[in-house]
Amino acid sequence: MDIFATLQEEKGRLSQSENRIADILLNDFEFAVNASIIELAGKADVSPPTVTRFCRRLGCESFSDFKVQLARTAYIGMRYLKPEPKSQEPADVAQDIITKAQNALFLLHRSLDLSAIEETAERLAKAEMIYAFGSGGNSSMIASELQNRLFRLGLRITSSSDHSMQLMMAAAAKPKDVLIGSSFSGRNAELVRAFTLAREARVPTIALTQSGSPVALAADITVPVDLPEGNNIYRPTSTRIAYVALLDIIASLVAYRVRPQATATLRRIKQQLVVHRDGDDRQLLGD
Amino acid sequence: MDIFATLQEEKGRLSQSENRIADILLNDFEFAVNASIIELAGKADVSPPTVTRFCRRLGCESFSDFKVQLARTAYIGMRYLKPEPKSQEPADVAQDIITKAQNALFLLHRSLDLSAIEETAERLAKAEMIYAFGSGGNSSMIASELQNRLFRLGLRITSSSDHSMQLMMAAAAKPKDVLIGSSFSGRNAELVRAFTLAREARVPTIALTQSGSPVALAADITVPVDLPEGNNIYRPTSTRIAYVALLDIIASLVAYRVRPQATATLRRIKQQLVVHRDGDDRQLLGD
DNA sequence: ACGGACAAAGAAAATAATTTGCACGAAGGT
DNA sequence: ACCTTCGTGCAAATTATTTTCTTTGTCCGT
Repeated sequence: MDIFATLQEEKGRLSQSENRIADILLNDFEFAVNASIIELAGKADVSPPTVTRFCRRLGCESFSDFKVQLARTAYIGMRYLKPEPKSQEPADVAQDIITKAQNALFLLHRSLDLSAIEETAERLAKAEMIYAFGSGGNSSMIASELQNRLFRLGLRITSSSDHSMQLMMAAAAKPKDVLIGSSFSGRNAELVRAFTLAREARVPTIALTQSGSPVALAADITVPVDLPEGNNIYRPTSTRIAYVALLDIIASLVAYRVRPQATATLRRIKQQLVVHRDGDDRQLLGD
Repeated sequence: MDIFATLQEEKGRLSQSENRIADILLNDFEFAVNASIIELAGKADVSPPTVTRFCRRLGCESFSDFKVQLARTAYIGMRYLKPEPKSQEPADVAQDIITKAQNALFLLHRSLDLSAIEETAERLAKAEMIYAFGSGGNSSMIASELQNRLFRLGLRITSSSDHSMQLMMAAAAKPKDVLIGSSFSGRNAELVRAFTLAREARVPTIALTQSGSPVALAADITVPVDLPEGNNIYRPTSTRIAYVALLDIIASLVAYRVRPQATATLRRIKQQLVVHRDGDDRQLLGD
């Protein structure tokens, strides 16, 4: 549990003075991590003991414990408050993207719906056949990634980014299969159509998408991914990184559920690679 | 610049006592971030003033400044020392994957070769046609991601994960084109062949791969990605996340170089999406 | 309206942590 | 052999933090 999460929870119950301290944390974070208790108290117009009490309230041992926790969490969590990169220099652009990506992961972690994920893993592991759908570049990448990750575990899976194919496949799917689809925006009408078709045929449907969106509403199970997109049109896509990580989580959980089968399959894949390439078995499972 | 990097640099010049302090930071980090100067000094068998001096040497104002910096950097940077996830519970698996992903980004950032990246962006922006190659699931994802990111900027690009096609395309490419290929392992012999073929025809080649590997050696420019893979065979792939981030960096830099063209293209793509879908223009550029 | 109970917050005192100034001793150069 | 420089610890001074005690204000019941 990190401090900002705790702060969120306690928010309502804070007193005036404590709220002023909280405001400083949120608005002038850089100051807060570097300040001494006296400086922080001064800025918030409260006395040092009040700051100590505030820290205790947030579950910290002492002020210094609080500062450490703050610095740890915030390095990642608070960066989204920062504006666009300072320049177009490679170093700045790189820093900006890495930071945004780490932040996307941080936000994903905080908002993960673990029970939906577990349910998803369960269904995928037991499915007789999996259809993974996604379109539009980003989600189509997710769909094929899903295939890439799951076929290695010995599961039967195909992916498609083609709307017509998706509809036909949805129509062909059977109740023991699973249809899983991704949509960053949640507004992929064709995917909604495929989901609806599948549900009519009692084929279970899983959506990786924004909660409350049309796609989410059309699916049996939704693994929500609700991240604020940056507003630079040139790279709207640290979200992709969060999706890829989510895929990893799901794939890992599936792997644990089908372990014996998976190990055997992986061994065969590896063997094939070694024979096919240069005999060096240090290489990854799939380049 | 983070503390551990500075520590690395100063390492040789440290005195005995200072080295003992450094050891504690490296080996018992958890203790170090939480300790007071007295506790830390005690454990290192030095006096508190020595610790203060040590902090100054590392570029910090004071001990407390040092602690803040330490806590900030280390939250991400030191996690790779941690072992495998505690259990197969969704929460633990999720935490493990998120942490590994963040760490991969951290390591990527630290090891980025910015000049190679800049050169790559420059070449891509000026290319008359771009061929993006990658195979084996992971790298094929990178290749099609590259296409996904760059066509939006108005660049001419195609991607292929098919070895035979790659060879034919390499043979068809012209000197003003660019061939860019990805290989996580650096041991994709077919990609090496494609690169060699292209170089013979004076087509510039760029590799995203492990430095020093066969693929790297076969390319004109290498953007090195050297990350230690985790050893859990079920998910060897936080590296993918680093590659995706690297792609974002490259794509952003390319975008800045072709800005007017890119803006126009993006506008047309967006318009097409709005018309094609439900008229709601809040959606992303490509789902 | 008054008084008691309680919570919030500050003042002052006590404690603890950190830094500074100084002196000593060892290593290395002249 | 002597001087210089550097690293170090000790003790004092400074500063930061916490504890304790007190005040203030608010809510409730009489």
